[in-house]
Amino acid sequence: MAIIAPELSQMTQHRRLVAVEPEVPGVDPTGTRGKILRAALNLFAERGYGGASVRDICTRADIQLTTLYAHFPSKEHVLAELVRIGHDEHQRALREAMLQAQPDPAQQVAALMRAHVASHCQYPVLAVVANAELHALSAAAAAPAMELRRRSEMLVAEVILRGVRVGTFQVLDPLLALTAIGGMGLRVAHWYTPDCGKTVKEIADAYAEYALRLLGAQQ
Amino acid sequence: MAIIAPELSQMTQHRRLVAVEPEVPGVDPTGTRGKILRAALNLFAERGYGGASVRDICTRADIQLTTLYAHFPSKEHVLAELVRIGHDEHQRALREAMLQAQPDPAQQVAALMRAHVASHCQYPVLAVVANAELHALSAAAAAPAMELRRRSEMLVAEVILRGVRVGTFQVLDPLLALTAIGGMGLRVAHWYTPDCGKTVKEIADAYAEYALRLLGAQQ
DNA sequence: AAAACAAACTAACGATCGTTTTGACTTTGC
DNA sequence: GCAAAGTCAAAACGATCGTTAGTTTGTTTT
Repeated sequence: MAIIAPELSQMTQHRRLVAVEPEVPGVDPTGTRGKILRAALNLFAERGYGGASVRDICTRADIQLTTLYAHFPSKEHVLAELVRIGHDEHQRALREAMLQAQPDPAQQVAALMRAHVASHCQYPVLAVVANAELHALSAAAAAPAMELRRRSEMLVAEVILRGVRVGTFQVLDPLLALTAIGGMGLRVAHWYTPDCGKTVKEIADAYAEYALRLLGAQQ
Repeated sequence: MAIIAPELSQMTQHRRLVAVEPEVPGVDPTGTRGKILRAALNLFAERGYGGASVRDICTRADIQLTTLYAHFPSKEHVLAELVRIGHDEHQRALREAMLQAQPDPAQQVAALMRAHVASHCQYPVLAVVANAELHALSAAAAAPAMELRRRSEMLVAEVILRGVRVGTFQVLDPLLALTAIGGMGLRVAHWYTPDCGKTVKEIADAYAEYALRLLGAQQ
């Protein structure tokens, strides 16, 4: 019991996620816009959207209050941009994985799962905020991200359904299996750190194996 | 593509969780304390801790501002109580499952997974708030819940490790498998509703099967 | 050198935040 | 029948909220 405690603690004992640099893909971190997005991402992850004030964001970004409003029309737009970037990056990773995968459902599921996990390992803070703070956006502001999410789900669903149809997968309820596969990958962002003792490849490969086992893939 | 869209949408297209009655186990919902906890649970789920004001909670609970402070010393204590109840209920469900399970690691994992899923289906709003709003508590206020979480993880970890030791499970990294199993169950709270077309038993049984497959259990 | 422009500054707006005070009214248990 | 506890009502506390107006600074264009 005492043997497993330290490793378990490091991986799962934290209130939201472990301290990681809040990187935002496709944004220059030295520019004012990048500084705002990074500071906001950090604070939204730490305190939630409602718990982080615009002044807090500007203090951490080392800019003045009005400078933020020169780049974003409102606080909500800052979160909306982060959510959009997060879902964009995730969708891009999935599509790229599909393009490079062999046309075998098992290999496609493995490639999708590896991309899913790797994306959550590379941008864990962004993934957590994009998922956990989505509710703070109005329906209109959240719509683009919701649409991206829908497309991502359909992408994976189609692969799974095809695998079931051609006999590669043996699973009673394919869509229920999809929820399980999606859920397990999402959670990685909450405990992964670069120094967690495992490489991204190790985690991604393991999770890909889990997904195939879960689907009852023939070995 | 169009065939799977409606079912997928109902299960996964929402910003946080679907509309469900915010039930709180072990609390009289007609009493003032119960009304406060239910109203707070509902609003924390909808808007987050920082986005729900004490006045909002009192309005929804149909009480005066002063009455809330007669029952709780602060807003943080209301969340802390919800978080504690949520983790308590979850831990209780896991322990009860272990007590009734046969001493076979595979049957124990299946029982734990069924309890894990059933708990998240019975109190989805509570589960979401207890997990997603934990970061809003101070370290001291979150400590009891963190301790409960640690014990729950160790409970499952021990069963998995014993199963690997005796050859019931075939998995390279048992603790990594634990994160996957835990994560997939957590996510159920975000999409389950009583009228989602599946019974709790169906979902719990399916997820238990997924967990055993993931662990490479011998059939 | 002058004009034009965007970015960052100081200061403040009204609204709302969590919490407290004071006091009267109603219900409950001994 | 009466103290105790619970609830309502209204107001207010200082602090902080998201946002804006107006001014200064620095750079580019003419």
